[in-house]
Amino acid sequence: MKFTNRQLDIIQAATKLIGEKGIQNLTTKNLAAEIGFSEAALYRHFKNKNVIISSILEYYKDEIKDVMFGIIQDSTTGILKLEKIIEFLFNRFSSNPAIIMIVFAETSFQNDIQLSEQVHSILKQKKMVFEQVILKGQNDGSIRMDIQKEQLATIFMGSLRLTVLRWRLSNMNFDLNKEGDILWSALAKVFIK
Amino acid sequence: MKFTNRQLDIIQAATKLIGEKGIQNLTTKNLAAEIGFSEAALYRHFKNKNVIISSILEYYKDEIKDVMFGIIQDSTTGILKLEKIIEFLFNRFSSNPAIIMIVFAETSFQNDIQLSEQVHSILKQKKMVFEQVILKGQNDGSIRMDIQKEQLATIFMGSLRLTVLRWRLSNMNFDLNKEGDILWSALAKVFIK
DNA sequence: GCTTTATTAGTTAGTATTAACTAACTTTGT
DNA sequence: ACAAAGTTAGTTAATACTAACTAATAAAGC
Repeated sequence: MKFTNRQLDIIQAATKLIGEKGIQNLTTKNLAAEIGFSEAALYRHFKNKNVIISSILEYYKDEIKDVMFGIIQDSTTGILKLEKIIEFLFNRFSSNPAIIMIVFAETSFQNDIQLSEQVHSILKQKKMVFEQVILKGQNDGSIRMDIQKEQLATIFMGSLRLTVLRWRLSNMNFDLNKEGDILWSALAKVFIK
Repeated sequence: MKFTNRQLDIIQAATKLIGEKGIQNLTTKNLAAEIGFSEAALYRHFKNKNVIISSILEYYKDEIKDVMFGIIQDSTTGILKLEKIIEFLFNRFSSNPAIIMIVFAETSFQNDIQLSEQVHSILKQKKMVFEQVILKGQNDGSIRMDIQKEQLATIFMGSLRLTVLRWRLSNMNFDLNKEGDILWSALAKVFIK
């Protein structure tokens, strides 16, 4: 396994702290308190704080990747895959808002080169997955072909991200799933052949 | 005037610091060093650091607003306005990347309620401007009407923001203006009636 | 089977460093 | 003369991390 049980405890607690008040809330002190042991104990499980953050990113990258690949394996058309992905993501985010902070943490790590690169690589990977889905959709005839897959992926991911950002900034005061439906009905019109 | 000359110096220096290494690089120590005076001198011009950050946000909000309204006043069609706006923004960002960090600073202030609200209000305002431009475009017949202005604004702003984010995470290693052109040619197809 | 030896996972009590900010004093410009 | 703008030299609080130690459990040797 990638992580021990105790490491998973720590990742979970860290997720909660970040979800509550952002990355600045993730201090060794708060994290130890959240788990219920001493600060020093953290260092029995991770070399340092950066490794903790890095592990959080890895953990959720894998988690989301697994579900996405499940959806992609389905034998539906490209456009239906996009619909299912948007549905899954918005549902996941609204049921566990803490994840948003992590999945959208790009700006938080600007001072650390390694973390910043890790975040970039995750974003690139996601973009490639979407591009492949779109390409298949263009081939199966469900998605328009007069716009390149790269641009469609940007449009898809960008509008999705902005919607989630607005939700977060509004303190989650609208129904994200509903907004996701509305967004999708617009995107479907844009994507369809 | 909204700010004294010295306050403008401080805003400029702060912008530079944030642009270089993100918001975590904006410390009173670094800021004072950048300007070339002591830390304590900062407090002759601003009550505290939060007021400095808040002023930076205000400053660039106004700056961008002014140019945007200039573009909107033009008697061109809605779709042409969008094209000019995207051209202006991408040009502005690539010639002064530091501004990106500030304009896209949403995630950085999650721990501070007041700043977080200010950022949200700026985003809302921008969205409204885009919605108005799109609405006019729908009325003048240059923009499709089967998708609501709110969704088109989300698509427009979202894809624009994601492109800029990718550029930043890649350490500006592609031509943003060129990428902006490519994005626009895709968006134009999507928006046009 | 039972003692010795390691390991794991925790503790307490610190460290050095850095952050934002302030009080008291000095210089400068009009 | 005096207000504005600067300085020096600090304060307080927080941060990531470490040293030294311990109880409990597991492994090894005879």
